Amino acid sequence: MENDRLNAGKSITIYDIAEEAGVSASTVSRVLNGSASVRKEKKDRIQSIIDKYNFKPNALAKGLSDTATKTIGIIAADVRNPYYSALFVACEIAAEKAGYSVGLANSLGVKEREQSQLDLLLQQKVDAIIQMGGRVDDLITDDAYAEKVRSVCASTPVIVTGKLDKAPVHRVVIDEAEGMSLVMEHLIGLGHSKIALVGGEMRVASTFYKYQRYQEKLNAHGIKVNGEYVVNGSYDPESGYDATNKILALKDRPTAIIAINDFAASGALRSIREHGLRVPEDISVVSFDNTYIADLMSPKLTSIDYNYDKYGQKLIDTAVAVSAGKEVEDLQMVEPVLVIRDSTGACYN
Amino acid sequence: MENDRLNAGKSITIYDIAEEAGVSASTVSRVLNGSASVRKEKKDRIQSIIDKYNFKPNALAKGLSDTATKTIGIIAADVRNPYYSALFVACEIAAEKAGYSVGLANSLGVKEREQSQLDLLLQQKVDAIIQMGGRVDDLITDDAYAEKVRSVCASTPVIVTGKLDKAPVHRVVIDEAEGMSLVMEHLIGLGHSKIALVGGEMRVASTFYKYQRYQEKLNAHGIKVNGEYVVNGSYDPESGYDATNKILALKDRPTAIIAINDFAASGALRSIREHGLRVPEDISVVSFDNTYIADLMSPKLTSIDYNYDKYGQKLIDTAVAVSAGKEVEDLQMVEPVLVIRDSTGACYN
DNA sequence: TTGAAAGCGCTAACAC
DNA sequence: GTGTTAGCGCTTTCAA
Repeated sequence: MENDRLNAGKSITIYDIAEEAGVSASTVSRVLNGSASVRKEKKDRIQSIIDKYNFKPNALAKGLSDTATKTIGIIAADVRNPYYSALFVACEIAAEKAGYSVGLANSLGVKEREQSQLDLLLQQKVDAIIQMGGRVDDLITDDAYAEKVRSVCASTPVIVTGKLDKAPVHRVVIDEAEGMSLVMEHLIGLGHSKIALVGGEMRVASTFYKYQRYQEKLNAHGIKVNGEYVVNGSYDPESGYDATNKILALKDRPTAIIAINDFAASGALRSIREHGLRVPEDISVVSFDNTYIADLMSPKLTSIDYNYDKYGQKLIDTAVAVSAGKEVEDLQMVEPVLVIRDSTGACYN
Repeated sequence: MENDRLNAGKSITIYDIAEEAGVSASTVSRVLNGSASVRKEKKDRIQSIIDKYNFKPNALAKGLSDTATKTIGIIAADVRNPYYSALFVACEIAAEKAGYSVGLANSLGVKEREQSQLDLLLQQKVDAIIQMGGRVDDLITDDAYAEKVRSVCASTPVIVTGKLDKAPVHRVVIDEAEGMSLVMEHLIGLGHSKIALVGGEMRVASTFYKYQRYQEKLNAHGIKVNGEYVVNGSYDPESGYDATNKILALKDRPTAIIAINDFAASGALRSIREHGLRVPEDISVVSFDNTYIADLMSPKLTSIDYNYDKYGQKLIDTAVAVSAGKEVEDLQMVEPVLVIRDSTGACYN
């Protein structure tokens, strides 16, 4: 190794502190962790030396001897998506309050990455793993992935934001159907009955559940389901744009559009504008996720919010509790809330 | 501890592998790292046992005995901002390619957090720290912070995306002035001479440099600088909105607006629309950062891009090189590029 | 090529 | 209360 320079910053250890204080390392350890009582006099002396050097114990050594690292690994589908970044930051803050630190890895929709990231977190001996999005979004659990997670669960608790059959994970999930109920009641209450659904894939559980409830609600209100009003696709602006173009080409246009998320909604808005229609006068738009994008759009979007702070808190609470061996419900629900802004209005047709 | 259940998943160690293979732990270590030659026969046998159990060495133990952890800590101002999330993911990908993993901490604009996060990363023995945004954005370096970083630098290389006087850090920064030059040449080339600047704070270095170049360019083109055309504020939509409202209230309205970032630009667009003006027919809008927001807006925004992939790569290359003790230039520049979309057009006034 | 032994920095019995 | 000792799991001399 050619990094002689670096070794200049040779870090100070608990032994250095002990020596200068004229005590043993264990005593220093005790004041560091408050794990046992130390005579006030010594304690103060030791503490002052710790402060003097701004000594921080080596987390690796600590984690190696302890059974816990006070670290929670988070695998997110993609933090560039504001949904995940909002949730991640909420987790980071909640974790910090609980004395934990978090690690982040992005799977970017690549199955292999999810698996290798699980391995990496295992190597790092995180106390728990939170998986947000990715394979756990699948309506039909991928067998190989479930198998992998099962083996991980043997040593480390796993908490997911979706579903994962045949693996002993804890789940903290959004009540998607309830979210759709809120949206439908809102629109129907405004007088809409021609309601379209754009974006999303049915292989994704959250989308499927929304779709189911969408149909249920239409039926419950005696509204005929029009297959042409549902155009699936993906979760990006383009997808919302394309789907909306198709829908606006119908002879019998809907008066309201539900976008699978804020990104798709932005595309829908663009399409609507290009068709010379106004929102919400001619057509209402609602979306899911209530990321800051909803607030950026003109008009500002009515959207389903999940209270990211609470959601993150729940995720962390669960991770902490489970890793401490406590009993926690396998399934916890996050209740969505409808945030009404300027993109929805009464139906005049 | 009540987590008996967890200990069931007692992880397998290098000794277990060694025992089953009938060799010593050192030999297993050697095949694991390819650090020395092991007889083919043994090597294969050991490898197959490793594969069989999908054994992954404990990173804590490894980091403790090694001098490197192959981990890079990243402190970002706020990953919820797409600028940082794009950069972070680019870093993650680049790091992965180099055999490193990254950790992320958000300082959220809180000075104390930045400092405590530095300590945390130090404890975790990361090989290098990359600080993006936060105190390093300050035009005037905060003394206490510089002092802190200086002490960190003694043991761990620090790379920043901004400036930090009096601390031996490496810098990988955007050529802000060049970005502004591109913007100004573009607008002036389109015939604009009444150009406004909205959002941003002068205490932030990147903003200040942009402002300087803005003035230089006006002067160079013989355009009189109109103080009313510069309305500072912050970096969010509201700020862009408020600033633009002020500017559009002027008797002599500008024909082009430069927003400090995409968020501010979104607010500017809203204000312009509310004034019944069209973009780009009545007024052109350009912004900085070219986050995906630029693509979400209607019209899509002309914006300055930094090529996040390359930027992240440079950051990681620097971190890896410096932590290996290699000589690296103290200051590296990232060249911006103008991405022209639909929000800018010729000036007809 | 391979194994034994020491050590990385810290914690946790166990004695005193 | 406090020191001693023995690990935690891995790497790395040093011998053989």
